[in-house]
Amino acid sequence: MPYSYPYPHPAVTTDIVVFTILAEKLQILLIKRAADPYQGFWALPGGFLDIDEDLEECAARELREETGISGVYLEQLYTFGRPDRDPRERVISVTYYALSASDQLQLKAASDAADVAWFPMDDTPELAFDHGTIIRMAHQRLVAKLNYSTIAFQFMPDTFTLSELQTVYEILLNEQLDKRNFRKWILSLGQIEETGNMSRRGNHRPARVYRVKNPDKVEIIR
Amino acid sequence: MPYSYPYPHPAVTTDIVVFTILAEKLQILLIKRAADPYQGFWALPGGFLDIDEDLEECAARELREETGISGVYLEQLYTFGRPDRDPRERVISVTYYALSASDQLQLKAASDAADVAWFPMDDTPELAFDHGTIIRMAHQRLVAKLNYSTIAFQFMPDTFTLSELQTVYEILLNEQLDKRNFRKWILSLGQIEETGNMSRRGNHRPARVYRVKNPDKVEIIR
DNA sequence: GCAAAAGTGTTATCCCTACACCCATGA
DNA sequence: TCATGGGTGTAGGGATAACACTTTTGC
Repeated sequence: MPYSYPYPHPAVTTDIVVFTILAEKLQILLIKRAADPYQGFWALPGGFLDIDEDLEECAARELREETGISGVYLEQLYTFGRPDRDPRERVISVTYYALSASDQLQLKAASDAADVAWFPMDDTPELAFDHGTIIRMAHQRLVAKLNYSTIAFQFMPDTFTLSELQTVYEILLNEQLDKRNFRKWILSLGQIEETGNMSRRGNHRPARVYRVKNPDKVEIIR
Repeated sequence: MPYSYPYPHPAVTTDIVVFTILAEKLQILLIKRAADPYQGFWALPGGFLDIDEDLEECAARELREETGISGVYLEQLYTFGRPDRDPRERVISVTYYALSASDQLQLKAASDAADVAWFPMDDTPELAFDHGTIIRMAHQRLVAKLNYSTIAFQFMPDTFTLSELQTVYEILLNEQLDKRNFRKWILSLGQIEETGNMSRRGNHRPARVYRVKNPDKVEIIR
């Protein structure tokens, strides 16, 4: 026990809610716990903060180590610290949420995870710790941000059609949108541009292909 | 050094940005640091988390102990954890912001604070640690919340006139508002009601006095 | 009666919503 | 030629923004 302090210190972890859109559904990434507490339960990826790394670095590292995902949009969500939230010791969890385009997912199962899998947001198993509360808050935040930011673009691949983009919005908002109004609105934001290419998949008229002008930045709109 | 762990643990603190409106200005509460590091600098009230208390409890306690303020609106803001943000040891700060009606301020100077004072938001001294960043983020959040919540009511005393309420909005938004439009809008929210009394201060027509229907809850509007 | 803030409606503009048909392609 | 999704404009309604005068009080 080589690390000693005059006053008790809590442990600090990060946990990450990773969203993507797969099979026309909003899905989140969970890891089956290999060890106690909550052995066999599904939980968010995450882990203990290294003493010299920044909080967001920690989230990115844990995500990479436990799931193989990197280079995704990452934003701090909230910090959870109820004294009884972990039976082992006092743990403060700084939570993040991440959005990933479904075309760049490359999962792996890592040492401390018996299994890694995507679950539809509306059909998740019972989760370890207070992770159920965390995913609900992350979902709320994501949906709220649709209204005043370009966060939805983080789900898109490098290039996409307007119909594909509209489908993403429809899944996130859980409602059908009018095609003409959606196109007028999304183009009026000035955040996407035509690539000049056409997408010719399916037995129908080819669709114009767009890209996000500034794909690494989430813009505030309105 | 009786508290030992197999891995290094950071310290966890809470820091609180307290806003009020005084002298027709948005002001924040700062404490002059009595000890190193940053001795003599102004800083946010805050301090170390007790091992068995909830995060928000810690913020409320530190606020009460260091400034005498209690019973105010308190909301978690963001968690700051740059490895170099405190020269003593690794410190993770879970920050909160608080809003206080100016009529219920009762300040005190406590043991570890040489001085406590209000500063106009637009005229703050150089702050200790990364507290300058924290107050800027808190201010942004406060202004953003004006648009979709009733958070501004937290600045009001139990009863108030519509002109007083309008002045608060004008100070927070830093712009003049049209009186008729403001009144139509604020009444249409259905969140305030007439007390039946009149305010007769000044050589002019008495004003109707209102109260917030649900003063302890910040409602989401729109 | 005068200064000072309270109180009150209407109109124009903009934005959002609703809505239906033709086009280009592959099979 | 048929099935499939791509692509386009306009009109009505609701919300927001602009704007000025009368009322009530204290001195």
